[in-house]
Amino acid sequence: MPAASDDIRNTAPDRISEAEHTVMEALWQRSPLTALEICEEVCSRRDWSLATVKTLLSRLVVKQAVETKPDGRRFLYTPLLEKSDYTGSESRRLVDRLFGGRAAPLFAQLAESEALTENDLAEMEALLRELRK
Amino acid sequence: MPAASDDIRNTAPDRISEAEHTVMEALWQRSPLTALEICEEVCSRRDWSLATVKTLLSRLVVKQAVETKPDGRRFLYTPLLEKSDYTGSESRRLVDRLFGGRAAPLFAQLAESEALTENDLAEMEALLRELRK
DNA sequence: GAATTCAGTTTACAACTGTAATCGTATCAT
DNA sequence: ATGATACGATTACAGTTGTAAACTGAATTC
Repeated sequence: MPAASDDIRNTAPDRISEAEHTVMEALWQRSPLTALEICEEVCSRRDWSLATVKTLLSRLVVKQAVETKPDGRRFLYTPLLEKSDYTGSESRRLVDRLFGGRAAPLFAQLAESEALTENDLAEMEALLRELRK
Repeated sequence: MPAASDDIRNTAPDRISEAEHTVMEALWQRSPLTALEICEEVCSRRDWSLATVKTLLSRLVVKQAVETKPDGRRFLYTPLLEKSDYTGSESRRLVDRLFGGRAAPLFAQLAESEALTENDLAEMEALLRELRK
């Protein structure tokens, strides 16, 4: 293995917080967006001010989860982090942390707390059949 | 609806943090335990000192997730929060936050990120058959 | 009974979060 | 040009979390 100059890319990928995730959701839905447009999407729902969205955006830029393109005097924000990467790693984290990495107990738990709809069951059955092919 | 004196019981149930959860796991496995016994279970794995475990335990007491019984000069700690309550609410939180409350997409996501073992699939099939009965 | 030890309690302190308000400046309108 | 605006950047500040060291008082030991 290479020695020095190997510590490049050693950046532990910086968790995205819940509030930041809300902003990411808006961008995953549609992008690029301005800070104001994002606020229009989320501010009333979360009872946030525009300033809050701006703070979250700058933190997301630092975490390299979004990218900015100047557009006149403002910025257009585009997601760099992909939604499926985020949901994938968060889901796996939970399964690891709470269920020792095994997925079935998670769904057993959801079933037990009545978090599974008829629809969920059907979709999961279909998916399983698909995975079996 | 009743007016004053209604704000009793308004205690939002205080999240358990990840580090605290590690301590809970030890107690769910076997209880009651002393702080030292808990440390024996988790300290080396998490690279913690006994002091850290003690801090986490006192926070868990404040959050009413564990209870203490004096035993001579030390305490025996017993979980009050049940494991399934914790895993249930954490799981539902994740499903709500990331997948709009639907479980099937979570399953799809785990499949896509190759987080499902052959064993998981088999268990899932069994679980779904069970839920169908 | 005095010294030591050991347990919980209190205090510490930096990083991360949630939630903004304020500042500085590049543009837009007049 | 000039003053008002509208941006992003900087600063703020309290609460939570991770990680522990210091303190205090009771129990054990000699």
